[in-house]
This record gives sequence, C-alpha cells and structure tokens, in this order.
Amino acid sequence: MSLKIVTWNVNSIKMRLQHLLEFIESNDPDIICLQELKCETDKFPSDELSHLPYNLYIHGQKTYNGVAILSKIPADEIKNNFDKNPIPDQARFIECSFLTSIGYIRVISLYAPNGGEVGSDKFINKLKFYDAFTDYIQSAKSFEEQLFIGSDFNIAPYDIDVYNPAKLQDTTCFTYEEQKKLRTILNSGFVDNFRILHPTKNEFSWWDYRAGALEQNMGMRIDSIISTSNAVAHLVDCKIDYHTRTKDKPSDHAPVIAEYHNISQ
DNA sequence: ATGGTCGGAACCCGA
Repeated sequence: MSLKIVTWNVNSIKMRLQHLLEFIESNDPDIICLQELKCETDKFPSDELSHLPYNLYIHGQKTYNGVAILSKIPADEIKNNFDKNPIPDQARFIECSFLTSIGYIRVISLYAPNGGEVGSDKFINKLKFYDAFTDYIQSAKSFEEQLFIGSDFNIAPYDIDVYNPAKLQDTTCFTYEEQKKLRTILNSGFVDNFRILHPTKNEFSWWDYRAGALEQNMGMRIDSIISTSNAVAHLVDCKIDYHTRTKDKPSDHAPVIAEYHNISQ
C-alpha cells in the first residue's frame, strides 16, 4: 500500500482551480496540503471538487493567507491553530489526523509568514511565529504517531537551496536568523523529505514572477514536506513538480510530492 | 537593474 502526500502554495485557489484539477488527475495524491488560498472558508470552490474522492478541511480567510488539507481518508481530529501563535488572526495553520496504510498520522498544512523587510515588525513576527510553532510541534511529537508538515516555510534552509547564496545573503527568506529557526526544527527530530533522498540536488520550489526568474532558474527551495524521523522508513520518493510551475498563469510555487510505502513492522 | 509581475481588493498592499 502506498500513501502520497503533496504540499502546494497555490497563490489563490480560485485562480488555480484548473491547475489543481489537472494536478490531481496526473498525480492522484491521497493528501494535499494547500497554502495561500486567498479565499474565505465558505467561498472555497467545494462544488468544483465534489466529483473527486476528497474530504475538504478548509481554514480560509479573505484576501490573504488561507490553508487547507484535502484527503481521501476522513480526518478524525482537526485543529485550526496552535498554542501561543503570535498572529492567531491569520489563517496559516490547519492540522488533521488520519488512520492510513502507514499508520496513524498527523498532517499540518502551514503557511509561514514571508517576513517583509529584514528587521521590520513583520520580520520579527515571523521569527516569533517560528518559535511558537517549534514549541508546538515538539510537544505534538509522539512515539506512536508520525507527524508530517507540508509547508511554504518561506525559508531556504541551506546554500544548496537557492540559486545564488552570495547574492541572496541577508535577504528575506535567506538570513541566518531565519535559517536558524528552520534548522532548529530539522535538527530536532524532523527530516526534510526531499533533502534526505536528494542530498546534492540544487532544485527549487519557488520562482519570482518578476524579472524572468523562472527562465533563468533564479529560484529558492522554500516549500517542503518534513516529517518526524519515525516516518522516514516509509519514504520512497520525494520530488518537486516543476512542470506545474511552467504552465500558463501558474502559481509562483511548484507542488512538492512525497510517497510512502507501508513496511511491515 | 532598488526594477520587475501577479492576485485581490478598491486603485494600493502583500508577496
């Protein structure tokens, strides 16, 4: 039995509905974490997805933010926020639990703050958001469960995750201060599912709409699926779906796809 | 190259 989990910042679910339908048709994922819906919960295009076998768990918001988890398996526990979130009015978190072929799992779809200008109030809030989120996932970890986080982290953790580390040094999403936050998570029992399978790949998940960034491959790997280490034994594949980013009127982010196989205990 | 392009909202803000 196989389980496929996806994370994708769609940059408006209404604008990206057709790409989402095509992506599902091509990849048939079991669980889809979406970010930047830019859509209120009750305005989510549920009817347009009703022919598909997904349960929809939406934490929407008008204009900005908004996250969702779409799952073939119904969730038995749903949370819309985490303890001590310094910006709880922004819809950046949803968590669901599922009984799957690889065991009991908990999945978070997270949209971390961009941070704006380095040193700004937004930037400070981004760091505080990470501190609270890190505390939360450390407390949520359990021996029995596997925890997966599909996220636009808005941080590229290492030099290999950007097109030009020297040029990007000290810019938002690539300051050492931000990297420390994500690396703290990755050094405390969480595994970057793409990086562990591809230690030397210089691939990206986001390219700016401006200045021909995609054509020059000026990108950053800021979207990832990370999991507790107890899930890594099941991990068989993790890739970035560049093709979706090359379509007409795309999101500025590419989906990340991870696949897990059941291993008998 | 302190630009550039999107999406959503109301002609600017966030990314």
